[in-house]
Amino acid sequence: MATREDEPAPVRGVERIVRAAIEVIAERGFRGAATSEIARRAGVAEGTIFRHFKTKQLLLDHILEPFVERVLAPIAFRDVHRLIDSDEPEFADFLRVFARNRLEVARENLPALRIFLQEVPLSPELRAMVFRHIGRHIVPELLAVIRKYQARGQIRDDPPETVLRILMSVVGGYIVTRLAILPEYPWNDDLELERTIRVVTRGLAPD
Amino acid sequence: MATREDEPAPVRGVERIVRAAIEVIAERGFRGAATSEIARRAGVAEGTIFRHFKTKQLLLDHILEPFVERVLAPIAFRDVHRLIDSDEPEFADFLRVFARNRLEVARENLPALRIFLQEVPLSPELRAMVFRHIGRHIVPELLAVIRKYQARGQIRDDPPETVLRILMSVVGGYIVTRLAILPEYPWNDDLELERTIRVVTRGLAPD
DNA sequence: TGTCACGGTGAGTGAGCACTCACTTCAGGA
DNA sequence: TCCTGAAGTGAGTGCTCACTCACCGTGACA
Repeated sequence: MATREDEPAPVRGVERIVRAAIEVIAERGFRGAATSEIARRAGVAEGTIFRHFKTKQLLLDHILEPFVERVLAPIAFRDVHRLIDSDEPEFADFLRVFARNRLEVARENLPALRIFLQEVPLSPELRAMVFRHIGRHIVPELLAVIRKYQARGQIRDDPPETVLRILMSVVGGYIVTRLAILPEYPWNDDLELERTIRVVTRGLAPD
Repeated sequence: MATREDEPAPVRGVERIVRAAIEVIAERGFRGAATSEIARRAGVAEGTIFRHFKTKQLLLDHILEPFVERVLAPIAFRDVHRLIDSDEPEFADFLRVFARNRLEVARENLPALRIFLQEVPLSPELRAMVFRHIGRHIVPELLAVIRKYQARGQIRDDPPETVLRILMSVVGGYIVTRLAILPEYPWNDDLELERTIRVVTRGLAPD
């Protein structure tokens, strides 16, 4: 008999509210998401939301803060360090691991990512938070990785910032196309990523 | 004496309202932009807005429709045709003209572009409009251009769709970095674009 | 069994919003 | 000079929304 044992236990209380909020905000935007609608979808009374979160803004913070902490920060602290430490011999290997990892993280956090991208242009605090994480940690770490492969003669001597921009554009472009623009298309991720990696690797190879 | 002769004549009426609306909506998002605030910045009474636009939504449409028509459609009808017809001998030349043109168009329409990107995930009608323009015209035209350079042996035989995705990612990535993420950085557009074009051209070159 | 704390409830409230309408101003034509 | 219609005005209206509060049910513990 098909049991539901391995599914997560029915969610209740705060977690129900947070999940419903992520749903509604992702659909309608933060301003467009009414707390009454969030309550309805969470199956709780509207007052219950405000028992747990003093204001709607704090509910948004509660959604975005762990997103920034768990999704952006790990790039700097867990994954990038792991990638640097793993020290792939070939630049192409590094790129493959990096791209797959980013695609996976984006896929797992898609609704929160949507909300995040909606709010970034509207919220200076959020932008500051991102600059703290990305600007201070991720970017320098990734630049170091690029310099390493440059020192090994696997990447041409363009400025590392330029190289990084191209890498992020291509990986980001794939993720956006894959998850947002054409999610229904029957993608073969391995094949597409290999083709993409080959183009980038050749393009960045020294003469 | 410094006159203001070459500046546009003081804007009034509908145009004032539209400009103020673009400003406020770009800052606060569509829902966050109060018509009272738009009226205040336009220097008109709130009622005046509704004399010209039956609803706030129609004001948004009035901002976005010409954006889609004038900014997206021209890629298909004016610029892409011009690019195809101009028939640059080298793929790198095509890419250069294309990237510069896109950067220019994005720069000139930055506030409207911001609003557009804010609204796309929230509005199915807008997405449909985009698919009509981009999907039916721009994408096929650009694929044809790519096939042309493939036939000339200047681009490797990866699927044109993959090539297009990579091109759009790199050009889009530069535009986003340039205009949204680090607009204050002292960019040397020619230099950055040349480096980028070189990487892409080499990456896509046949063996 | 009485008491207490805690999570939950939902009608109610005030603020802010999109939108209306009765009125004013003014340019142009008869 | 008067009439007309278009453009503009801003106080007013009703609705939606975030947020409050007095109350409820339950389980733990004396």
